[in-house]
Amino acid sequence: MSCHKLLQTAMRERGFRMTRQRRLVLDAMHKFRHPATAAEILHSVCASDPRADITTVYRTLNFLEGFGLISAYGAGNASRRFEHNGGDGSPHLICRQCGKTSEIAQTGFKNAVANAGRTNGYDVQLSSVVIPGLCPACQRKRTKNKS
Amino acid sequence: MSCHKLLQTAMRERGFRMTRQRRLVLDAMHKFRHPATAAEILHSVCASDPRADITTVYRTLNFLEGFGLISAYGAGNASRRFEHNGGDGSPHLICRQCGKTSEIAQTGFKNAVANAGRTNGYDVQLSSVVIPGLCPACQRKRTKNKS
DNA sequence: CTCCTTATTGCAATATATTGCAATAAGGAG
DNA sequence: CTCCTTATTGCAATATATTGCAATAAGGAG
Repeated sequence: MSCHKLLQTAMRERGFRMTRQRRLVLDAMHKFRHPATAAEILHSVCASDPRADITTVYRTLNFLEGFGLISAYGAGNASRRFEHNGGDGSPHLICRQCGKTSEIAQTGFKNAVANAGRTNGYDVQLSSVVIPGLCPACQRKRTKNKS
Repeated sequence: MSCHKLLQTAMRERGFRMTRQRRLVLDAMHKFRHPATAAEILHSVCASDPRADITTVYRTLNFLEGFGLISAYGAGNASRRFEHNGGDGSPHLICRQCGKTSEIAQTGFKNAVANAGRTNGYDVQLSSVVIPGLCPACQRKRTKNKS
């Protein structure tokens, strides 16, 4: 893949190495349309390399995040989720209980975020905006447990 | 404490109970000026009740967050931190570089968040909304470093 | 290609956080 | 106050994420 070659060059220039595992994690992330958990990514990587290890997945994800290639979302109880950058750049809602994410498509919301950032002088990346909440399913569970 | 009594009433109305442990956790959080980790809060609670358990601290913190009394900040690799709400329940901008926070006062933004949540069926706690970005100072630093 | 340096991996140990479930206790009813 | 329902607790087990370190392999030098 040409994109891997370009990336490899960029990494080398900074003293990093493009390894088989990093390629596999990147490939796996391209397959997911929604932010994925480390476990999901591991599962996908295992299809190509059964020896893949969760430790390496976590380290690779943290590395790629620092390198600016992916974004990480954390919310409450849910596991962290990772998403490949460069897509639509839409903000998301994330359930702090089960980790389910939903894209926020409303232009009004995007404008409000941009405006809030501008007003306070902050440079905000819309794609990294994650609003924590409780998804419909988890709201029902909570109500049920209470009764 | 009168504030505990008021809170107790509010909880009862929703079918929850004001317990010794919840009181202790709330008291502990009032002592911290900066967001505290669960371990720090446990340590503080243990001063009053050596039998306190980290499980209960976590559950209480999550409960209080859902109740809107405290906010939880998940910051990348670091442990989550919890902070007592000033009562306003405003969303914040947070600098991903230096951690500086700024309150988002605009009603338009709050409405947009509420609307995005409602449209997707999510129950969103406005006080736990944190928008990551780069504060003005860090934007200047970044420009300087780049050259 | 072979040799060499050292970034990266994979395992095991550890840290951080949540869940299942029996025991406890909050608080309403009498 | 006593009785009763059930929310909450505390323990143990489990899930999620990171760290230490020896083994491996990326990739530059010859």
